[in-house]
Order: sequence, then C-alpha cells, then structure tokens
Amino acid sequence: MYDHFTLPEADALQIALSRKLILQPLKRINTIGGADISFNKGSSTMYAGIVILSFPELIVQSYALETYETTFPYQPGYLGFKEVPALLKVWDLIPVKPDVVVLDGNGILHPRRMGVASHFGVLTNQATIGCAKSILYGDNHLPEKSKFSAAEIKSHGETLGYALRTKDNNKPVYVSAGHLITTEQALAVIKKCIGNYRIPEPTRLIHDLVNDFRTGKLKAGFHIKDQPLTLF
DNA sequence: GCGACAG
DNA sequence: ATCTTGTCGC
Repeated sequence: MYDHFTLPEADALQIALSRKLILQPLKRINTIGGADISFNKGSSTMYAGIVILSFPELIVQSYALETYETTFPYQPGYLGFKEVPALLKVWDLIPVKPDVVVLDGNGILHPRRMGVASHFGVLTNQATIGCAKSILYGDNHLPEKSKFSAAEIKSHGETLGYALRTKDNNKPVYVSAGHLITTEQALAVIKKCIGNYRIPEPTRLIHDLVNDFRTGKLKAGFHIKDQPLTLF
C-alpha cells in the first residue's frame, strides 16, 4: 500500500492527514483495543493483531490476527507507513469494533502530529491512543519516580502528550491522543489500563498474542476468548 | 552543521 | 522490531 512511497511523499501525506485530526472528548468507553505488529528481522511478512478487552474490567473478549506483506522500512517519524496497512487488514476481521484502540507508538506526539496511532485513527475514523515505550519528539521532561506520576511533553509551548510512570523507579511510557480523544483523556484511560507491568494491558497482551502468532502457536482469524456455552 | 531518532 | 543469560535493584 505504501511500499512505493518516497519520504517526501510520505511527509506530504502525513501533513494532509493531520488536517483531518479531531481531538475531542470521547463519550463512553465500554471496550478498549490493543494493536501491535511483530515480524522476523529482515522479513517482509508482518504479523498484525488487535485484541479487545472490556473496560474498565480489562477482561479479554476477543482478538484478531492476520499477516500482511510490506517492504516499507522502519524510519523514525514514519512508523505508520510500515504498520498501518497491516493493521487495517486485521481491523477488517473484527465484527464489532472497540470504542478506542491503543497502539504501540505515538499519536500527535510527533513532528507532524501524525504518529502511527493518529494515522490509523484517521484512516479508520476510530478513537485511538498512542503509548510509546521511548521518546520520539518533544521536550523529554521526566516525571517523579513514583507510580502514576506524569510530566507534560511539550513542543513550542504546546502540550502534545505525557511521560507517565507506570511503575515505581521504572522508565516512563509516552502517552498522546491519536484521534477522536483528548490528550488528558488519553492519559486518564491509559492510567486505568495499568496492571502489574510497565506496559498497559491492551498493548502488552496483543504484543504477546502477535508473537505467538509469528512463532506459529496461534493462527490467523478472529477468535473469541472463553466463549461461554449458551444453553436453551 | 551536528545529533536524535516510536517500532 | 528481533536475537539472547545472567544479573542488578526495588
């Protein structure tokens, strides 16, 4: 889908897509999704997945897995061009979409406000949140070392996201709005997704699932977790 | 010009 | 991202 794009063209598309961003409060959240990609080094095969959990209970309800071929290389600032096409393919396998999706990467905390979470959100018209494991853009002001401490990440005086400490004395994660949500709400939602790990549950779970998919332990398709038998 | 640089 | 064992710290 983006394999033939040159960097200048990718740049232009990001700027065009950024004009479609809508950062407004999201009404209700009953389900939350986690999206991620896995691949073997040097391979063009991407193993994509999306998991859906109930919110705020965070109980896994279902997940979808699918592969996609792409040769677009990883380039800081252009992650969406490598991952979004694969995610769009898995997205199509989901019958009932989650209210919001958390992606492994940034949203508007990006030089052109078009990180992978915003990119995916705008193309699907879905609410998304970006949660990266390291800084890409903005002033990296670190929060206090205690769990749930957060520090604004700004660029030219504008708050684009937050560095959030999800565990005491651990590296923070970087949260930003992707699409159809506000930065403040994105932070609040991610805080509610913290279990006993540094990475929020939606993203942590799909990362494991997508890895099992890549290593052959799971197969492509839409799967429903613990589907209780209905007797009548 | 130099260094940084999500996954 | 992926390849990998032990190991330092809370």
